[in-house]
Amino acid sequence: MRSPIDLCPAVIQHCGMTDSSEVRVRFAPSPTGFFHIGSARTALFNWLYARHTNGKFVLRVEDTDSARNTPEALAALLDGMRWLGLDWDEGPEVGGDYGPYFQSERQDIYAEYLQKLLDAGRAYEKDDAIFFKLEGERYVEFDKYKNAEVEKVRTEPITVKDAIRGDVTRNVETDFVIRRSNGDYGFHFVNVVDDIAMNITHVIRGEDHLSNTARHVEIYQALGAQPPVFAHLPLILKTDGKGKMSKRDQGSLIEEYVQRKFIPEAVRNFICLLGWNPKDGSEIMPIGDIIEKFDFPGIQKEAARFDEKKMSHINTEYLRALPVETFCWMAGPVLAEAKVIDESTEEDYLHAILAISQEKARDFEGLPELVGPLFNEDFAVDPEAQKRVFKKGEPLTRLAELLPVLEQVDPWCENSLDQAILDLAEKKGQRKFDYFPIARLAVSGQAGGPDLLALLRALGKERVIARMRRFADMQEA
RNA sequence: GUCCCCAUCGUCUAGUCAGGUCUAGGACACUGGAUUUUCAUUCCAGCGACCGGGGUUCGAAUCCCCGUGGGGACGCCA
Repeated sequence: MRSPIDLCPAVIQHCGMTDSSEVRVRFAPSPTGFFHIGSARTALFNWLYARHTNGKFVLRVEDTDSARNTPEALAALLDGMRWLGLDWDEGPEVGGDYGPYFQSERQDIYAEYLQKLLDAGRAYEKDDAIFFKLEGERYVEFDKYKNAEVEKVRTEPITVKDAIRGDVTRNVETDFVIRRSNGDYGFHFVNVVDDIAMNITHVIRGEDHLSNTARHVEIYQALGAQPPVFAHLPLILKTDGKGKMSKRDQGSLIEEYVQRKFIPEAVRNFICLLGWNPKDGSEIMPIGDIIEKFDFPGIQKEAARFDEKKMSHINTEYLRALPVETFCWMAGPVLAEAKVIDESTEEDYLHAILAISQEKARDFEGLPELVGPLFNEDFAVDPEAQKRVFKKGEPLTRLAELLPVLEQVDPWCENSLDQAILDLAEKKGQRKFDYFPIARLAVSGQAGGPDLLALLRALGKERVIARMRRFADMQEA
């Protein structure tokens, strides 16, 4: 079975050599059971940068919070990554030279680095926890935010080199916990230690981490390590209202797009555009082109508002551009799930209907409703459609005239159907198109849909005649 | 409260670094028109923005300052 994601041809095979200049990026999620669009974007941008530079994309699982991190949560994350076509070069299931790739299995490494800090006098124990010790003159100040007296340190300002924002200078002014009193290591510490130990060269993450980065740089310096290049991505804001997008917002979870049958490439293309653009105006493009064009200068500084309409538009564009075979291959399961088709549905008929419906479809979510009547001989007639068709002319007379003519059509193809209706119209002094709306309504119960002649052809003579008779009988009753 | 980041159509953005080619370009959405048997197709058109105030300059969307607005961080969460 083929994956819906086209594994991009533009990805050049990585040469196995370890080059000191090789880019190594990582995505370090904490599996919570959901794959948030913001996390997905961070993963995607790291992946793009790795592929663009022919570097390595590392997946490291920050599962230090044992209460929240379950196997199911991990599976949800990995499934989401795969759905978006984001393959990792090192990490769970694939291994690598810098493992283990679960933080829960890296305790020895943390202990080792902690000892280095302790030995250097840059960490101390207090209240059973271990704190990172800043260097500088100490003083006590009342902190309004914490509403308490706090010990502060006059430190040298830290300048963070950020590939998107330039130099960002900030002071860290309080010692902070690197190992909690329960023995767990804190985020700032493990994050930096892992990045050092895994030889990470570029840290690409959300802007919400920017303020924390000065702390991270303090740790790098205390450990005598060279900080990586940072790249802080703009946040994704709610469609309307205040603040960044959260789990509860419509459209914020990748799972939602999976359920709603969005095309993964379309979702991925849309997420690429959330805070990045190629500067040449192109929006919908193959992933190979995106990889080629992706780089830090194209990344936006300002937070972007999420727009579901644009997401849908891109999805529709992808759907229409699908090769008809792929469209059918993807539509089958959707229709089966919606009980529009089952094992008894003829393969050829299904294919014929889908082939003429693709250009009318907007998304897979709405496909069952669009083609449902074509697979159900007891389809309901849409009252609105009926009202419109019966507004003018004598549709029932036209239908009665049409039926015997259609019975004689041979071969059953668009050309002869067209010709037969044309001849009939001429004979009766009507226009050809006086027959079209009622024919469509009679065979599908709808006022719109695929091209009528193509639809009649696809339905086949037997179905068309039967459906028209049934419709005519219903009108008499 | 303190610190940090940011600021172009309703939304996503191009242009800002290297000031003039910008009466500010594109996309989504919206509105109108054309075509079509229908339509959720296609085509065309319209609507619509440089946050405010100072400064520098012959010239500012672009550089500087001050406001204002938006976002973020300040956990023994990650």
